[in-house]
Amino acid sequence: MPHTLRQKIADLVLNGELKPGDRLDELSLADRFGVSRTPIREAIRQLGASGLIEIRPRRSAVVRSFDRAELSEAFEAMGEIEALCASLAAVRMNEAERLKLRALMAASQDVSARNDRPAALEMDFEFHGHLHDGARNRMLKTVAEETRLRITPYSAALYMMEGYNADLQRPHSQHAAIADAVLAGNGEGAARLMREHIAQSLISLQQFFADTQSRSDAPKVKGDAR
Amino acid sequence: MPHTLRQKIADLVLNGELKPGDRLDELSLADRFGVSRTPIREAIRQLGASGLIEIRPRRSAVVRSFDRAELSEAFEAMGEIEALCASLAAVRMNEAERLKLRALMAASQDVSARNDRPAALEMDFEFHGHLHDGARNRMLKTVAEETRLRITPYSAALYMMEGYNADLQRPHSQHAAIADAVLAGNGEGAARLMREHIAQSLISLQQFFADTQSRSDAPKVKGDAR
DNA sequence: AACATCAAAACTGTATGCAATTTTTCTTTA
DNA sequence: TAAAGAAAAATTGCATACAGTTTTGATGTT
Repeated sequence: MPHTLRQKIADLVLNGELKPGDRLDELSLADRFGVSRTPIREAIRQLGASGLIEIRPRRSAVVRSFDRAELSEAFEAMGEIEALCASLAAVRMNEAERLKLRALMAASQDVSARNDRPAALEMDFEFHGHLHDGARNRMLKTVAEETRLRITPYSAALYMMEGYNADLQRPHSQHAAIADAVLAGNGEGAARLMREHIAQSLISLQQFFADTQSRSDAPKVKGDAR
Repeated sequence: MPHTLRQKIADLVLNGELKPGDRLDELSLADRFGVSRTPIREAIRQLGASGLIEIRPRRSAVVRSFDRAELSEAFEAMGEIEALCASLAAVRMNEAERLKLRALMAASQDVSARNDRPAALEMDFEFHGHLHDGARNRMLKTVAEETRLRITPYSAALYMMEGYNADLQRPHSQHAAIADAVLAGNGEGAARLMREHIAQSLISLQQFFADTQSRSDAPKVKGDAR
């Protein structure tokens, strides 16, 4: 995997080094990655089109930020898209994929028992990604991953906040319930559980914001002047 | 609306001047729009990220093309997304939007009666766009329009092919049925009718391909060496 | 006529320079 | 001390140049 420049810059956002609202200075990034501004600019434009960052004419690009309403809309949309993936995966996944899903859940159980947050975040990605694949629809997979990507700066913060969302068991057990429905071929059930899971995530995120409003390590919210 | 360079290049694709598989030569585009290659490249990268064109390292970017399977997957995904928009719009549109929907349908009736194909294509965009707005979810709207954009080179060809899809009345009456359900606040019905409408469009498109396989004015299909 | 080979032309990827705009810093004034 | 304004610094947008790769086209061979 020859990490592209685009991926390297995206990673700065996804691993939280750059938070929503932070500026992306072309020259700094160019120096950092040992290239000129030209390829940096091209990568930034691509990330702008994919919705992870915001391009503002004549001004620095910034990591995209959502206000409360936008965040809730994003989760509503993601909930429906993920629910669709889950219901299709329940019907379309082959034996090998079902086997891998089981293995994934076992690993997830282990990780959440150990309270390993970075690993849990990774498992979350893998779980949803596996359902995206299982739905057997490349356009849907693209759409699902784009949507997921856009809110990652917010949802990842939830996982990584030590002490918050103290119960790593809860998201895991929700995943497990979804996996059971998928493995049982119960598309309707999987979709319903997925909607609830995503809705639950939004609620946790909103509480997180309410609790950490004045802290400096929380992702910024649009219009949040500090 | 100061048509951006990105929009100008997208228009070449959307109005059919560039068809799926066609190359986007940077220098030609630069000359055509009176700029240097730099801003052309940036626009091309953005269109690549949004999925309208395909970026190939060290080779010219090309207008994205779908093979049969991809096309069918894209329509399945679009059907579900549009159905979701329709069902939300049925519940969420306000009086002004409902009024405008009625006006839109009247104009559409008129246009399809006159067999005005370019206008009918325009109406199609407006109809779906209005439902995207009515769903009151900006992320969903973004997702819906991106998905729609990607297959436009194919669906637009259907509308524009003089003689084909001879009955402009059919898509219109499907739109009308959806609009009725939306106006009646019947989300379930609107969603079901929308799924059928999109599925119908795919069938027409597939017939179109079967019929025009050896013609030169048809959009190219991936692997379609000519 | 079809195919392979190779040189020329065309094209992409990246660096660099400069003008125009934005941002920051410094100075002045109330 | 705070606000306003001006000068300086930093930053973006675009053009251009050049190296390296791909594509095209010519030539020769089977």
